[in-house]
Amino acid sequence: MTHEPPMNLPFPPTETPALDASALTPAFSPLYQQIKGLILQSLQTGEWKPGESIPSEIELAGRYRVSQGTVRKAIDELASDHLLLRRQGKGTFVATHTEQHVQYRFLKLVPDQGNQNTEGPAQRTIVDCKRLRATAEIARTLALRAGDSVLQVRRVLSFAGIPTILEDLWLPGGPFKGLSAERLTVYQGPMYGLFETEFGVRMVRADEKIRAVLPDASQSELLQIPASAPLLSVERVAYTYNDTPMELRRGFYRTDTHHYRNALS
Amino acid sequence: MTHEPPMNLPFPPTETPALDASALTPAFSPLYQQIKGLILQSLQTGEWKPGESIPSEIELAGRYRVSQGTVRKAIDELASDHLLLRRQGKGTFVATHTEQHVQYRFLKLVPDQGNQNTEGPAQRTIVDCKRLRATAEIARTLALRAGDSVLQVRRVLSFAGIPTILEDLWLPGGPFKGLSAERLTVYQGPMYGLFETEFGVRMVRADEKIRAVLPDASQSELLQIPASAPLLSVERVAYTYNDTPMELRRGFYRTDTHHYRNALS
DNA sequence: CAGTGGTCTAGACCACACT
DNA sequence: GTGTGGTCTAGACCACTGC
Repeated sequence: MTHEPPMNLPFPPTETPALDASALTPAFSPLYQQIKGLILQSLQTGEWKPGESIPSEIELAGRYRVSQGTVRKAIDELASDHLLLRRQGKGTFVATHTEQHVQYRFLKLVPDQGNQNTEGPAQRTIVDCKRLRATAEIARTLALRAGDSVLQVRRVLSFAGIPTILEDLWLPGGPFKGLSAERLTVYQGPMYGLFETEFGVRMVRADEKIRAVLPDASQSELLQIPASAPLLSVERVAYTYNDTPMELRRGFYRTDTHHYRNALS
Repeated sequence: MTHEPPMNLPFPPTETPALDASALTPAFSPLYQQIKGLILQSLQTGEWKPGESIPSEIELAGRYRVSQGTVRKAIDELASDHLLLRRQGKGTFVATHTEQHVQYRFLKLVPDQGNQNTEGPAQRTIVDCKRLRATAEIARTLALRAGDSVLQVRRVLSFAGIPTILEDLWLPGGPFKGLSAERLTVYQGPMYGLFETEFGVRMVRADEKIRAVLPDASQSELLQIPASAPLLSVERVAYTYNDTPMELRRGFYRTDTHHYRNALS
């Protein structure tokens, strides 16, 4: 909409640190990183919404008063972070969790046979969904204060009729005001898609801690497995822009018919 | 050493597909991809060995008769694949598994407390190391023929005196001729470092399949855990250049004090 | 056809490491 | 200072998409 104020010129005659000239580290920041920051800002503020196209490289170059190549390098990095999606001949788009090809981007459980991600959509059952006060641990993980309102959800995912994943998740009450079991049940597609379209919360990255555990009583019942059958415990913290934690999720995966796939490089 | 034969000129007057003009897809390949392929070749053939520096961008641009920017883009991709390592002011180096900072690059198990990768080096114990004939399954995974010679190794890694990882691994007999329990015991540092320096085999990427399992008798004994204690089963296939499988490794991780860390993006 | 992203070039200059 | 990788620019042209 409005153009940004004029930036620091690229390499002005006298070297001008962008900010805080007295910092311990010179904190030299390449132009394209600054552009990346500006684009990131426009993504955060919702100037460009998930699924929409952003202005063309040439247009952005004009707006930011830099060359197309510099904008290009900024977009390159954002695209490799999966925040943007480039499509030759069409434009650059704000990435979404609701695309066909990358559905369940954060779910790495795949069936032992069959190459499809989860061979067909999962049956989702919301077991529980309630508001409560954050424990100290939940509060710490979600960067809240103990006692703040959080939403707790428990659900089961089944593949081919077999309950395979049990998930407990905790969401900060503020951003997810209005989320209910009803909404979760009605919505089709990945939960992170719902978060984007209904609550404007886009999950950007996540960390997972994986362990082997034995189920407790409720887990073995919901997953219909004996108490001695080991489960994969997957504890995930998902972050939105600015490394803000927005979800704590504890998943319990049956790995008798599926496995967690990870590519190392 | 010797210069490459002259390449296809960039965008020659008449469009010249690199190869196989009758392919279904036009198979247009950008120049920098072709350069990437040539550099990859020099890495495979050992013209530039792990740890050594490769020629400067300007020199490579001259050798391949392209601009520095094109070489740069090729190197960029190889660096992001961790095949090369750029160091400003010094040069570009062939990546290694023996660097301090990325030691145990493929090992994602970290202690629950303490941020260090494995807080200090692990104690390694070779339990077994013998040559045998490949089973059908091993042969398939390693792209061998059933009955071909393979090396089988079993070892235990302990952290702070606690046996934490039990690994069974299978290596093709040919490339690893001369590998013995003795060598494995004597060598300090990551096993993949030994593979590089002693056998010229550089692991480039790997796929892992992770499950929760219960230990068998020998596993619970070696890891000093009860038979009911679940373990993380990590089945890894590691590849060298050209997607050639070079190792099958089955790891069993205790996750009572450690966890498998994975970053999603 | 026009508009978009993708590739390639040539040249200038900056930041870093070594000597 | 010299040589390396890192950034930035300007311009040309290619490849893909859709009107």
